[in-house]
Amino acid sequence: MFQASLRARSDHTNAVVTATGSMPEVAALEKIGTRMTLERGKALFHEGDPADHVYKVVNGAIRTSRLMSDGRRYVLDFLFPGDFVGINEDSVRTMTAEAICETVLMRYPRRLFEAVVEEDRGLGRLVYAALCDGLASAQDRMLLLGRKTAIERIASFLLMMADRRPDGRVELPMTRADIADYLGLTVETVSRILSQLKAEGVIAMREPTRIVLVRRAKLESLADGA
Amino acid sequence: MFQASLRARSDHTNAVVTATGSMPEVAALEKIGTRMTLERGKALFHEGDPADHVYKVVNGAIRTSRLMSDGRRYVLDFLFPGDFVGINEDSVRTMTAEAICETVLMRYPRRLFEAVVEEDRGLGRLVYAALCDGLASAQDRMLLLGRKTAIERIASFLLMMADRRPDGRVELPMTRADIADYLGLTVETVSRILSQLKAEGVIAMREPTRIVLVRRAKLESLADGA
DNA sequence: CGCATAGTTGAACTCTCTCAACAGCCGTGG
DNA sequence: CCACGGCTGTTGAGAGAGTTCAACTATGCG
Repeated sequence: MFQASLRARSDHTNAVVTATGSMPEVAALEKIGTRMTLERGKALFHEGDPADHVYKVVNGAIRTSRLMSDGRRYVLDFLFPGDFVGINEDSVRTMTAEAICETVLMRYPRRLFEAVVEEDRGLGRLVYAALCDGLASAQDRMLLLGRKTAIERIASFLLMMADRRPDGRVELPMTRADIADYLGLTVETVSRILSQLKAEGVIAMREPTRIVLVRRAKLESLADGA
Repeated sequence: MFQASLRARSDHTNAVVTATGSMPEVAALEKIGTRMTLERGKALFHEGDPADHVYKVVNGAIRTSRLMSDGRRYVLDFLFPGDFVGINEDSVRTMTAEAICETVLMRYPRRLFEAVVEEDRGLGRLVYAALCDGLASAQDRMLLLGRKTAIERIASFLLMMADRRPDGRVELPMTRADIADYLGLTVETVSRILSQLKAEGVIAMREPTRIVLVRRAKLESLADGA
């Protein structure tokens, strides 16, 4: 009955959404959940597996992806603390979920999770909002993939990642290959364009995983095509 | 609270979903709906408009799209009879919806629509399933846009369109430009590849809008990369 | 009949990919 | 402690898929 990994954030419904961790409705959830840890690179589940659990990222980061028969990969999403994984999957997984770094998750049996959601209006709305949010960001990405140039994609990506962390600093726990597969580019192009942005002084990058948005306005205009 | 146009089909929940038109829960909806007609090319709403109605396509076809500041367009979806339009929009439209041919719609005030959905479990599930379905197809399209070649995209598109009509015949009410903007290609490429498929005997095409899938199996292997 | 719009086809160009080499980092083990 | 191999990231050069520009055809509508 479900299909994607979800993210509950502030845009829809209201502020309640972001505060998941401390909301009363979560109590009902926590009762049925168990904590688990996943090492970097380990899979939470694979395409084709039975979808009998729902997860929430507590710490770390998850990457969801799909594989084509010839090995081409597409990264559907990166999930960070607070995001749900595996909600909205049908009975069978349509994607693979792997930890891109040491990751802590809460794991809920799907039946129970759905029962709780069914009972609890507030949680139901939360899940619904997460679903809407997922759809909205999927649409943003379709525009990105369908019509944006490589520079525009990278700029958009950096801004998206920056939105999750308030200051200008961006942590990129994923590899260049992950970024490439997320943006529909190749590793080389990602690397080249990051270097170019660095050379132009738009971003700073001492280590490959740590980026600082130096000229955010410039990035924003680049993201939109300028 | 909403963001996209939705489509309720059979995959999720159950067969009930496809039979929308004849379901009991729809009675409640029809009470609050009014019928309307839209000429070819006319807009149902524009990006930025207040989102105070939800629509259902009765007849014809709707195209939803987004525009970038420099005029690049991306077509989010084509909506056909039975599909909902404008569900899951926030208070402001994030996309433009236009009729690609003479189109009949049912129009429901959003407040009332949401109230009915809130009341009616069955309808709620229907909307929820539609949302899941929209997300699933958005994910398919991200893979398509991110990793498929032009031929693979066209083949996938033709198969998608064919799935809506049982026989091998495909009606394409949209222009080549619409298809191009939907698949992240240019008009010329779409045209060229359709010609190529025709020359190879994979499809037949007497008029640009009518296509017959002659060798469906071939198309299917093309769609996946073979 | 003539103009506007949609579709097709050709040729040149370009952005991104592919292939290849190299650099940097890290953990393992001698 | 350093050498080594493996993995990730960077950079260069050449190739190619799809775009851009342009001309032409077909279709429909006044």
